[in-house]
Amino acid sequence: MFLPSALTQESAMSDKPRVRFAPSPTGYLHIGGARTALYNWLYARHTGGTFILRIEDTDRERHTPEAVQAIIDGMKWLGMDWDEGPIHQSERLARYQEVAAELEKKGLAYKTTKGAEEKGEALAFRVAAAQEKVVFDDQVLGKVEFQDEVIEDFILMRSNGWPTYNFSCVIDDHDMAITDVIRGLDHVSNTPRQLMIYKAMGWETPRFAHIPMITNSEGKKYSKRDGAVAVGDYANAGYLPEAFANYTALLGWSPGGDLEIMSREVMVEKFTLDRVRKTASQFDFQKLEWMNGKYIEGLPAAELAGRVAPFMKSAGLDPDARGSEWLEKLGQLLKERAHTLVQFPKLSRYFFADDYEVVPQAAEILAKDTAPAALKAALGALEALPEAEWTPAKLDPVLREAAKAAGMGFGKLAQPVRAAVTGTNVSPGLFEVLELVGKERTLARIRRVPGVG
RNA sequence: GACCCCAUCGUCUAGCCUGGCCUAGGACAUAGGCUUUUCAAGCCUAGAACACGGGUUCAAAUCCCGUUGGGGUCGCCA
Repeated sequence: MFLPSALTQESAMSDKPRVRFAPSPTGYLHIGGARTALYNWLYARHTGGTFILRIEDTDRERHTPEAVQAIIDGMKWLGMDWDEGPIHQSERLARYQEVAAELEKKGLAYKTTKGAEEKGEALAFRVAAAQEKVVFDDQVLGKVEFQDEVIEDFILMRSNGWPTYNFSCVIDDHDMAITDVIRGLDHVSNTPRQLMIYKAMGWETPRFAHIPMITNSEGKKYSKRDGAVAVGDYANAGYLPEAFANYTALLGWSPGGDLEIMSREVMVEKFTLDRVRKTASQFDFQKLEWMNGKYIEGLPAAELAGRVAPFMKSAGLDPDARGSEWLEKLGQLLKERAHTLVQFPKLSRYFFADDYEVVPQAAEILAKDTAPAALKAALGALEALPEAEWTPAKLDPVLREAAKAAGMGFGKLAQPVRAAVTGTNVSPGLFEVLELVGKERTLARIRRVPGVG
């Protein structure tokens, strides 16, 4: 039976890009890796292609199951999914041996003990035979050209029997039918060697796209000492994955125009490799934090409350203590002031408990001669307000009236009340704060100020 | 050192491919102001860049060459 439509579909499908993220499990998913993964993922989703996760664990000493898990966790946190994998190179040894044998048989590779640290023979690739100028067309860099004399014979199979990166990488990219290799710029210099292997095997080469480095404030490759490097650190510090991904994507790529904050969908729609820059970019914590704040503000109340809750818990506050509606209101109150999730518990201890700290500035306000009078005026007005009317809408006129009656500007009354109830001179709007602290606690806190009760 | 890559405000970038609309736009940060119960947010304003030198052209941030500067890689790591 002839099925033209199925055939058409099939061949259309084979044109779809296949990309991979191939981290080495050395401990965690770091910023650079996260962005490389993201670009691959975005590219796959934009083109309707396939995204593959491959674990490059051919180095016997450096890989652990925990490290693999950390990478998977990091990717999931960032909202990435993959269509194939994770494929572990450590499970494909037989295939690497097979290709090695073929190259040796062709005379393109040879056994050697040269440069050996340990006993045993390694298999080296014979560059001399294939030597010529290497040129490739990079999707980000454009034409990249290497002089012909610079590359020397290199090791394919180590004397311990395992393949080296350049070898296993090529075999896997070929076997997995990878069409586009999107990786960090630090891999450019590996490309000529890899190209030689493709040629030696008679394999079609993928397209390459080398994306620029992420640097520290000194313009050097970003590393541990420059600040948080693992994506897990950002999760713990209260960054939203969508904000982190958005910010990171913008390090080296832009959708054009003035667009910065964009949904995942828009990012997928807009992402193309030809808009990736060639220049390294510095990781700017301030801008990340600003963007995170924007994302926090944009979260629906219930969603925000849900994200904040775990951070409350780990700070020793019970997010469920006053009910979900209360927690949502609290979130709304603090969201414009918090740039990260960890700041929520820091800004809200006095809503939960009486053991909050009193900052010097607040103590100062309460120690002023004028404080008791202001507090007494407020206290009288607040005592008279029924519990059922303990809302910002009612508290507002009541307190303003009290200030007027006492012959003072509202600010003169508000600051002492704020200091008495929150222990700080800085808080969200007073009426909203009083509402959430509750009538009973508010009154008690005002009464206990010396000279008032 | 060799090889490779890069070069727009302090930072992220738009513009560059397809020269003219660029007295170079936006964002973060900074400074000042407005608003105001404090803070935050918001709004307004300011300063702030085409690395340098040649060339091509009527015209160059945009194209070419050089210089300088920066980065990456030089492993039986990835």
